Amino acid sequence: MARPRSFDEAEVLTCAMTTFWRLGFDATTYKVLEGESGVGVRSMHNTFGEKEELFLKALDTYHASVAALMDQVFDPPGIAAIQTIFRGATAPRPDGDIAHSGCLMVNTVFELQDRSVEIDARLKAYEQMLRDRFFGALQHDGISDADQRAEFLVGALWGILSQIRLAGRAEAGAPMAGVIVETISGWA
Amino acid sequence: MARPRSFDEAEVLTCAMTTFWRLGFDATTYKVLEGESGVGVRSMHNTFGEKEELFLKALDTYHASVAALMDQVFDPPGIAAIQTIFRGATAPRPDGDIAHSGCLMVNTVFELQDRSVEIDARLKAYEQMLRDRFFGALQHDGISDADQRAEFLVGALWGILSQIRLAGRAEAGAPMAGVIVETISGWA
DNA sequence: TCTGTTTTGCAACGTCTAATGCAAAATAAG
DNA sequence: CTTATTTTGCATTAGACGTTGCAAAACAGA
Repeated sequence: MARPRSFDEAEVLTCAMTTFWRLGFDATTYKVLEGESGVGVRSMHNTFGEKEELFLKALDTYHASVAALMDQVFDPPGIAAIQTIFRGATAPRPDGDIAHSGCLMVNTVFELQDRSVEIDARLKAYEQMLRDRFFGALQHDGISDADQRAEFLVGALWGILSQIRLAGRAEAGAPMAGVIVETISGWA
Repeated sequence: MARPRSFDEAEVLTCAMTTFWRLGFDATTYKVLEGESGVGVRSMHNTFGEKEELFLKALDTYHASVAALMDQVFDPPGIAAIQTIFRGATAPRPDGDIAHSGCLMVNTVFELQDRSVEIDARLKAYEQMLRDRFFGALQHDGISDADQRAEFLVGALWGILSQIRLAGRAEAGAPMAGVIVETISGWA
């Protein structure tokens, strides 16, 4: 018995996520966000709280979506799944594809390090999630030094995402991904 | 026959560089810079121009200092020199060491992508400088696929620096560096 | 139609920042 | 000492941002 909302909450949250992803936290002002989603500043505050809360929700959305993707790729777990991840991250994409912006979490590491414990916790949780997937896959195939190599793969993925971010193209990480795929094959 | 400067220009520039390195561009306000160097805002403007010009000079200083270090390490060039780079970047450091902040250039990629062509040019030039060193060393030792592998090494180094930045400790990149050193040995 | 509740748009506030104008201060040459 | 020149400190300006108060708008039920 009240005025209904004029927008879909999940949809706007996804829009905010991709905008943070492309532009970063500071450059994503409410004015920009209003232009992207069509939702006014006042309504966003009502719905999501202040800007940092909205950002945390965007991080959670990102984490969940990547984890869901990983669930598919790592079924079954194994080095082939790992290679799929690296090939997929550097596959050519159409212009304007969000994948050309790298990874929201990696971007955030550099922009908002030490800003708040909530953000830091999410960054480390995300890194841990990746490490766990790689570790499980390596162990599943009986690869030795699985823990150190899982750590290596996380770092390698982050390096690729850095190259992508600098070049603005997902293919910029392809040479490195190629060596990674080859190196992994040598472990079997 | 005029009032002399009360500070050393090169010294203040180095101070600005390390501050940008630790805190990033935006967080390094003139107030912070005044606290770090003891030089007033007005004098900085007189000496270095506006903030972005100061930042460009800081990037140049960084590039030059890293290049000088590389000159030493890559004499003679070879895979041993490459391994020295990776081991050095992840060697334990005392608390507060600037190396725990990763790499100024990598940090800048994430914070100031697409802000100005001057910045972009310096980022790409730095990446190119690294690639050239690695490529030369690989070729010197007769390693095959030197171009692709040099690209890989640049990306790997950036990944390590990302891990360092997230953890705030240089040793956080050690596991990955270990695998890299081992992998390089397999190329010979 | 009337009423109660939530959303929405507008405007304003307070804060922070880079940048600048201006006058006092500091120096070295004459 | 005087003077010309540069540096320095202070205060101010202009602009951007997140946030909030307030009143009008939009709806669902009685």
